[in-house]
Amino acid sequence: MSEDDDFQTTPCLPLTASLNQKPTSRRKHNSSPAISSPPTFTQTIHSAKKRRPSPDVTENNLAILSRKQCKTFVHAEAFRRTDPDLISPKLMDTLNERLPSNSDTASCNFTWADKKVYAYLDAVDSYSMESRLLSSSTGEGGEGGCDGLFDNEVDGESSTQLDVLLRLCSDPDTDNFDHGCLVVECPLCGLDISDLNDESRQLHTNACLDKCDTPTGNSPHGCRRPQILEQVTEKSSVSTSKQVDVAPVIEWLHSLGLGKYEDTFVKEEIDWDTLQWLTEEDLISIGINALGPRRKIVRALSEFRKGVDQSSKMETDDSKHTTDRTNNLAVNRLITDYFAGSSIHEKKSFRNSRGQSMMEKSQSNSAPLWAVRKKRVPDGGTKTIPLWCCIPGTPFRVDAFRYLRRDCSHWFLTHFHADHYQGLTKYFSYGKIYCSLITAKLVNLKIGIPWDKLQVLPLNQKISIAGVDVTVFDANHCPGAIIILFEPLNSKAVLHTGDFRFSEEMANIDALHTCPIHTLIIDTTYCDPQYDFPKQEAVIQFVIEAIQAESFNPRTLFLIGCYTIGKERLFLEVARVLHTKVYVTAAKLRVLKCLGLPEEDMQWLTTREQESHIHVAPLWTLASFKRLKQISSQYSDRFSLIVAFSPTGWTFGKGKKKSTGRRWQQGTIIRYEVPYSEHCSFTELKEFVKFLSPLNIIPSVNNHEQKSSNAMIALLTS
DNA sequence: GCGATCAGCT
DNA sequence: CACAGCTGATCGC
Repeated sequence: MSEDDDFQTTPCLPLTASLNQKPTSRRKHNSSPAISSPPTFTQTIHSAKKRRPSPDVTENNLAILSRKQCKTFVHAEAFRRTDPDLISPKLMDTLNERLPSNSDTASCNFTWADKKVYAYLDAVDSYSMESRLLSSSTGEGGEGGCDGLFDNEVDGESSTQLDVLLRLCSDPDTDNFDHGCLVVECPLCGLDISDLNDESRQLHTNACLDKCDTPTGNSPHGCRRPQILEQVTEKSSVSTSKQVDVAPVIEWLHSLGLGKYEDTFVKEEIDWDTLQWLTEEDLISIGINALGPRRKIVRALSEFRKGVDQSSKMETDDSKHTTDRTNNLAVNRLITDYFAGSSIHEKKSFRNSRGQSMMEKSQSNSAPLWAVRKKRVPDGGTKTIPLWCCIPGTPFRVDAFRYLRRDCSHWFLTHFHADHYQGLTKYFSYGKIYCSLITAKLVNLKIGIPWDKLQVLPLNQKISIAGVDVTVFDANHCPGAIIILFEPLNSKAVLHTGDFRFSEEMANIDALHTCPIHTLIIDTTYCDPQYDFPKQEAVIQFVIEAIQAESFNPRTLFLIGCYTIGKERLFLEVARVLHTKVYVTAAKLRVLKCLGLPEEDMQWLTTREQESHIHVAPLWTLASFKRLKQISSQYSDRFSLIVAFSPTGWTFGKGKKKSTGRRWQQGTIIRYEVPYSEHCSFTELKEFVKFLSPLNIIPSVNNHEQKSSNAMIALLTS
């Protein structure tokens, strides 16, 4: 039996079964990865990899196909291949030029999703889509060794075909074309799933996969449209409709005895999402001027926010809930139960063993039902939000995913370090996450946050978010780290540094000279005069010289510590200066590829460990001699000496000798502690505060009590 | 068994 | 101690 035959005989399961049951023996027989419920996107891709949309459709006859066939091919092909989930800036630029883009430049999520399709296509083949797109747009050959393959593999027509493809996909005169956005169709049933988010698309595709039967004559993909799919489609059409769903809001309004404002809410298209962040000013602006009803609504919203802290079990009925939208409706109905006078369902409060209430009943608007029902939702609602996570004069939170609440829909993430994104999971449904492109890529790659929840903030460009001017600058911390300047309407500018290290470039930022800072929220990690460590350059030089000095033994393995991201500069400089490749694991390379490092840096990396005697390793593995001894024993046949470098500012702590590095040795293991820091030294902190002269300072680290906060502020301003 | 949270550790 | 992030215990589903 061929793979396709095998696939086609996959038994029809109800969608709920595919979501909630253990893998079927058929899937196991397919040698797909074991699929627990629900299947992941990767699993979907693995399954979809086995089929093409139509035996007649190939890359070489795209030009003669209808637009729909063409797009179906593209999307199916994207699913069929392994997910790289990445798109290079250069390809992005080309696509931006050549594909119709969303007119709102601040909101690239929809076009991103579609452009990712091309990135998928690009990923596997060495004669890449990227090289073809680039070559067809610039008139040059593809890059980096692709040319030959490209020329050999595809004749001169190929770029023309891609032009045709792009034109077909962006033809505004055809159905499904929506404001310049590409249409995403299910590769199996051809249904337009553009408006569904990634998870819903995945669910939809899985439903199709589960339902695929023996090809039936007319069906272009050999996929019989099953009954359950009709249900999904029907429900989906509700969610994909351009009309705003105000029904739950109206229901809620009536429960407050304020039904007479129904028309106003309908006219203003206030759906459940909007309701949650409605302010009193908003109510006035939409004409609810009378004090009584206004206060009633404000009170009810406030009760609702408190209600989020309480917990209650969600009633579920698997058979009735198959899509986001149905999930949404179910959840929405229950949300109204929080309000006085509308209780239908019994509220059950429960606490976990640590005495924390569980927000089991999520108000998720986008998490699939299984996520809402099965996953524990972080209990952000009960914790007090620290001062340094809130931006005065704005409705924004920064690095506050530990304190998730429905009263906020704008969540900024300064950089991708665990202590800043803690609490963020792929089921995040509290609005938008604002961050740099690098951070967005990492959040998508490592946590699985879909692109439609991520808003990329361009560096050095002022943009308006919820009426607040926001500008972000490079923080000189880890790659993708930003400092954020908020300029609210009250003119009291707030600068949030996230984690940062003051640099010359930062001192040259115009906006920081021209905009008086009212409140400075500052990274006070090393806010103590004892931390007066050297510049990074000096430490890098020290490490290079140490490696040279220890290299007399050719059987020496050098280990350089790093975080998931961070400290890259150290090992890249070592490689560059010593003209030696450094070894990184494949996983580490995937992360490094998100960082947009220049090719001259990337060329020093290798994933073949035998190619290098300088290895990059997680910092924690170098923290103790015990660990290092384990590593040493693994390499005993190749290396007789291990020299490890632990780069951290803590090296410079109390009572420690002030130098660019300290050397420790136990037998054949040498460990250097070097004060390579990506945070400001105390001196730099003071310089930065002097440079900005802010009216208020809010320390963001070691600020657990007023006393320590005051002490730090005194140190910084003295 | 999976995923999330937390304490403890480096 | 922190940094940043791992391990292992525990919990709910």
